[in-house]
Amino acid sequence: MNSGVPASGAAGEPRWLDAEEQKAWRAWLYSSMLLQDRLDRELTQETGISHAYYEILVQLSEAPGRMLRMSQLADRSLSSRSRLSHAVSRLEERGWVRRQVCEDDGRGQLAVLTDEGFTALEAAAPVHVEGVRSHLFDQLSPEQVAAMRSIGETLLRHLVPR
Amino acid sequence: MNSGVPASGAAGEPRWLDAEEQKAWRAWLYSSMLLQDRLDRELTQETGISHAYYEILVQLSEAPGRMLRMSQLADRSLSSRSRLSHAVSRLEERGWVRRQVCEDDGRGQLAVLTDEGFTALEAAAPVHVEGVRSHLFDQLSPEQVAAMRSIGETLLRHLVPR
DNA sequence: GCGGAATAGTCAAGCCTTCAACTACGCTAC
DNA sequence: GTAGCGTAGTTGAAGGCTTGACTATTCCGC
Repeated sequence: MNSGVPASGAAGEPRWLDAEEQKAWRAWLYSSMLLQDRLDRELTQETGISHAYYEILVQLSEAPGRMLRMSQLADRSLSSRSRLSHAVSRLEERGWVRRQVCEDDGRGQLAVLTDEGFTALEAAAPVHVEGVRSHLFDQLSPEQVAAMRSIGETLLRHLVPR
Repeated sequence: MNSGVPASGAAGEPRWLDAEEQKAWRAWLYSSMLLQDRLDRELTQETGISHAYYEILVQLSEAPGRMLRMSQLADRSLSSRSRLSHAVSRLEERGWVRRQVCEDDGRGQLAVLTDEGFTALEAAAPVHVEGVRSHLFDQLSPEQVAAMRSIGETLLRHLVPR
């Protein structure tokens, strides 16, 4: 531990960003914020489904039996337990998801995608994919797409626990 | 208009993502969400300043006279007018920002960074820069950093109005 | 079995963001 | 000068998210 790098917030001269690093950081930050915002807005406007809800529905649709434990669903949709619990309640009100007690574990709940939910997802998917294509893939060269993936995977290895 | 590409949400076979594109898209999306979340949490925990507020303070500190029109500040901090107005009110309560009527334009307001605000920013900056360095630059090769910048700038040209 | 620790999920309070008015001022033309 | 329109910024209500507390259940060691 503590091999030269100070613990975050600890003393030691800050390793400031130089001008080039600043530009790289800002370009990355702003572009990812704006892209996420744009995709979320377009999806919400045209389908009534926010990107967060869309992710939940996608994860359920890809799971065996179209159902997942609440905590697994939370992990896969990058959501906290609490946030997911609220979100599923709202999706339940729309009739797109239904809760079901878990056989194996009395503590657990299963979130199950209903047929109505699957239909709603099918309707939203083309809008989502068109957004990703037009605002992301259509803008980048094949080399940039490859680099984007490599950067993303590198960062994920660092950021994802375990 | 309508040169072969359907207007968003319109008919026409969706241009689905293939498996490689899926992986690139997911890697990018998840890594950027997780990184922003991580930086925001660390900054908030260690300094009491969220990343959104930090951005506002940075923009003010870099402006001439450490002041900006509300709408310019909103644009630069990727914030809606309304959101910024609320945020400035809370920063005012902390004594870090102060509102001032604009001489040239009676409709306008200037947000001015106070000395206390500047001091708070100075205290938070090392924490922020250490986060960006350790979670981003330390993880990537120089080639990846260059690619990240090029991708970000390409996307910004597409996403930013004007 | 049984007591304590860990896990799954929910809930309430408070903060943040969005949306849709709304006020106030400036600009232009008549 | 004043009507009409556009711009700058604020406000309040509604809903989403986070935090921390809380319940219920399971796991583990004895």
